[in-house]
Amino acid sequence: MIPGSPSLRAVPFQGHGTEPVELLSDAQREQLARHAVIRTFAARAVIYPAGAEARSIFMITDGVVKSFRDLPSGRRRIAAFWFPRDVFGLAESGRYVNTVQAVTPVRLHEIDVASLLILFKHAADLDLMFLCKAMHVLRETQHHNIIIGRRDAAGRVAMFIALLLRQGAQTRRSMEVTIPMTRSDIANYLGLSLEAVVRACHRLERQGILEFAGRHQARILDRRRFDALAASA
Amino acid sequence: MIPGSPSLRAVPFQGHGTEPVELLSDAQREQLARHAVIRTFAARAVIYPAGAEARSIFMITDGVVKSFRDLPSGRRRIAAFWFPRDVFGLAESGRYVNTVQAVTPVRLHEIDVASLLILFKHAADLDLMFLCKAMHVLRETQHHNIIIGRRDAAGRVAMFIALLLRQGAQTRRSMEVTIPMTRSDIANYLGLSLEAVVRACHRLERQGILEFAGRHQARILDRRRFDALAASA
DNA sequence: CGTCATTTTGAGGTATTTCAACGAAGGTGG
DNA sequence: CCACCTTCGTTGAAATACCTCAAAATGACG
Repeated sequence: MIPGSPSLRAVPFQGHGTEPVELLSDAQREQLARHAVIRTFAARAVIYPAGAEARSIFMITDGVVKSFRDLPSGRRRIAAFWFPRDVFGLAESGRYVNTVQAVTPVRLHEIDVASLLILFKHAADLDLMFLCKAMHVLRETQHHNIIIGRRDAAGRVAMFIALLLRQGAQTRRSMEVTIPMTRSDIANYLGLSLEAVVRACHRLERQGILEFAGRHQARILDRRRFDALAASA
Repeated sequence: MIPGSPSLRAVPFQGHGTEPVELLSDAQREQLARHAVIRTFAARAVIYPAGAEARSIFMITDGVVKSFRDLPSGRRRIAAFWFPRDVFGLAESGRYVNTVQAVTPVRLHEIDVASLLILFKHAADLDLMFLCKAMHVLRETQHHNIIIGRRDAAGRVAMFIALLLRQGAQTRRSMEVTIPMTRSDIANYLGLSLEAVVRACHRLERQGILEFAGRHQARILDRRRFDALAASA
């Protein structure tokens, strides 16, 4: 696989594995790269604002972004965090409905929709790969539904940490988790108040389930109880 | 359009309209119909159980189904209700993760995945139509997230009624809403207890916002206040 | 027309939200 | 390199709203 080239990770249609794999062939990757421009953003930079004309889709190479929407009540709901190998900007039609903002420094591929549609016509199965990815995203969004359906803040936070654990490809199987986003971001993703997130973190720490080293690093101490708590209940 | 033929409703990629339209051409419809078998289910019948091998996808012609999952805690979370022109069963890979059950008598087209993949190779743009539909479903799932993110039960119920209003193509613009599912189903979809749903309905009625005629029929009395409440806040 | 699942209603417990004020951290400019 | 300033995080106390449990009523269905 060519380093730094476009990448899409998801569970494919055929085959019975449940593990996400790289969807794109080297040929597809190359075709996409030809039509893509590489861009970088500083942390906090806005990739695009809600309401802007949806001209492009984006594939993350490095970094984390958040996709959110400010509600009339003043609340902010984060719909998703996107990580490397994720694609975003495709969900909306005509205009973006969410604002997407960099959480960390970000490097990504930008492809305009017109080019993508042309690519779909010429590159066999490329659109099928995107359909796979869309289904993958759909599953994650449904999982998000289950998370915020929980009543207990500690359980929601635990499921969120578990989500980050699954993300960290390199940190996989480790007990160490890097938390790139702020407590406030977490609150907006979990549908909790900032204070509730803080207190939930403290409770998890007091119970000896995990410990925090600063605000962006956590370590699981009791894997059994952590998993029990994070089990979608 | 051929009556009773496969149908997919969603917002297309190109064009700037926000209104869902029929995606399939008559030719595509015909191709799909050739590979599909029409099936009917009685209310409460299980279309497929969670864990079953995912062999087919389904396109609803008539009726309503619910897609749900029972959590370890004993709670049941309904991920989605599917209505005519919706497709389901595509989201999962290898095995279905949700159980799908008929809420009302249902008529649908069943297409096995292998045939669908072959169709994708031969019918240009058909997979693009499914990608559109997937994105449409994704948007609805994100909307579901916003609904259950609300704290007030009455607001959630109002948004749910609004969702049903958008569904009812024939009843559109009307103040009458048919509620095919039970209060319990609504509770499981909204992440509330059954009692909370009941009390929320009563509150809406007491406030003169809407009135119920039996359990499956509602009528909006004060459109302004209803819309204000249902505005995603 | 009887049986059973579903719905309704009441009362109390509990978790989170809100409000407010303080403390810490990170970023910026002098 | 330090000071300032803005943002983010932390902690406490009270209020709200939902959940749970229990029992009665309604409606669906055979």
